[in-house]
Amino acid sequence: MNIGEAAKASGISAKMIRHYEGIGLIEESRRSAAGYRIYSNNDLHTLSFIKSSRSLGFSLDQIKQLLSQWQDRGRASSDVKALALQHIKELDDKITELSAMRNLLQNLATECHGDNRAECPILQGLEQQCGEAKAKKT
Amino acid sequence: MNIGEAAKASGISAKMIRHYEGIGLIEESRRSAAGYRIYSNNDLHTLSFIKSSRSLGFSLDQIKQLLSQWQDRGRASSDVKALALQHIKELDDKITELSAMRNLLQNLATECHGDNRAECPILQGLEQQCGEAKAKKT
DNA sequence: ATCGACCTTACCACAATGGCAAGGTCAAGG
DNA sequence: CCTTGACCTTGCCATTGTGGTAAGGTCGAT
Repeated sequence: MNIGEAAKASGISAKMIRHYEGIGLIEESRRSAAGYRIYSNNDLHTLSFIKSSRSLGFSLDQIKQLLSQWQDRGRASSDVKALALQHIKELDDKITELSAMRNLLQNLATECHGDNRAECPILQGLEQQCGEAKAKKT
Repeated sequence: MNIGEAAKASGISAKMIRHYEGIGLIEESRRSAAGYRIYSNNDLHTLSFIKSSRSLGFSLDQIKQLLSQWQDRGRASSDVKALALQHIKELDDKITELSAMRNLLQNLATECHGDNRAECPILQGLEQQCGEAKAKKT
């Protein structure tokens, strides 16, 4: 199949498929006489794997590792698990960070009347380096 | 004060201060005879405001709006609040997305023995388009 | 022959930050 | 007076993952 069909079937844009090839995430595909890329069902399988991995938030670099583990029949599942656990930690850290932001901002927003007056606890909070204040209230 | 001192005092790198000036987030600073940037306490105040805003996750574009509202004595606090609420929603959406990823991945990781054997539920999960449980992008 | 839908490569852009290089400046100490 | 080191200047490149656009080739159907 052509790249457009592969894109539709895998959910990865044609643009990105070319890009993944360019950075060596996937192998160069076969080409037709005219130079069109041709994809097999096996290639599609790989693209779907990448798509799944991306939707779990793995970076392309991590996916490179996952792919090689996936294709290595002799791999130890402990290696895969280590990669997954590391990514879970990255996700947790990010969630913690965003939650802290959210809570601080929510506190400020709750105090803000949100009316026509100029007085605004949100701006005051930003002014007073609220970023350093820990979210311990309420 | 010079840019280095302003950087230390505000917690924003000199590099970024120049960048913020370049994109028009802050005004061009005064210069010494030799061309060195010179910052006043007032400039520092602005930089700290930006620093706080960044640490709450506002984009530079949003900060541009916050800054103009901050400097507008006649602003209505409702405008500021709207911006804050919008950002809270962005944060919530992101947190939801990341949590979904985390939970899916955690489930796979829990099933994985993580030993020397090749059998690996994580890779199997990725292979079976586990990504279908929608984790949407931003 | 021509049109539209597809493909190709090769650039540019984003957001926010870091890094490096080549050069100017300034203050202190010889 | 000159050197040294710490600072400043501009400018360009890299990152991450994705989208866009342009100029051109190809293919199938009319």
